[in-house]
Amino acid sequence: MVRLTVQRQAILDLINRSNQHWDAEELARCLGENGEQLGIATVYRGLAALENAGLIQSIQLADKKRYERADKGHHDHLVCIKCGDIEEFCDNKIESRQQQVAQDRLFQMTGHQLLIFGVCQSCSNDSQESKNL
Amino acid sequence: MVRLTVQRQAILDLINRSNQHWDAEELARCLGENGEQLGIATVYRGLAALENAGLIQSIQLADKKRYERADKGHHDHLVCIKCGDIEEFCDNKIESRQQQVAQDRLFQMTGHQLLIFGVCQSCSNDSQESKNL
DNA sequence: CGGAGAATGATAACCATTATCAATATCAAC
DNA sequence: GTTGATATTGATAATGGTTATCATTCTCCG
Repeated sequence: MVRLTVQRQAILDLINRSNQHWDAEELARCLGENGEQLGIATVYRGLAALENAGLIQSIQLADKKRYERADKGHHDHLVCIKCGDIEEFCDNKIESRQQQVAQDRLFQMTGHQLLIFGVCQSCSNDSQESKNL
Repeated sequence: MVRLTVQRQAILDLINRSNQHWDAEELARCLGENGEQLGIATVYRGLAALENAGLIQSIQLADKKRYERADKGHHDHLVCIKCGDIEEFCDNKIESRQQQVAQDRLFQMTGHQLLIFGVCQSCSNDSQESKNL
């Protein structure tokens, strides 16, 4: 049996109150600054438990896992390779296509992750400026 | 200037001769068994250099990076959550849709990675059998 | 040949995450 | 409320993939 303890509630609240993609470290730090100091292991376990329960969701980046609210439903991500910023987008057409592919292969799809890498608008502007110096 | 040394050639050859998705460890072991013993750091650096040069390509899984031939061009992957097996598939429709999305967002797309998680046919059959015991 | 730049290999370091374990909290049944 | 079974916590050690360090070796151009 899984318990929704005060520690886990604190994690869940913080994530639900924001639109960020948190990693465990950031979350622990932010909670600490708000008087909710948790052991880092507790944060990791809490995140895993909450994700398992479907209360939060995550994306697996190259270096670390990042967690976000689940109440926005599934979506995909644009990851800026310069600043690391993460934008979100939904596209039903991509999704239905994925399911089609999986079905055709007799593959029982349980989930998916689409990351699009590139340079975000803001970073793109920055490098534009530096060229004009 | 980047050099294509004998060590890197050995890595490249092995990858090009196979259709596997190698991790660094596996590659080093296999090379060792074939009389081409490389330091593990050399393998990592070689893989990075080869990928950089576009001679091989990689996918980033949760735990580790896996490398494969580049001459098949870009494609996406079905990852079995039971046995870890990786199947490949191409779908131009998904691809063009991704580019559309990136363009709409003024996001300069440089690449993408689509992983579809699920249970492969073979694992699916296995669990079917165990039910009938 | 000589020398600059690149690569190698052994190994230490790094860093996100998980395992361990004793202490504590929670909940259900009495 | 007490008890007991089970789950969680937190400090910390351990894990595992990957990168950094650095002395040595290789490669290639002049």
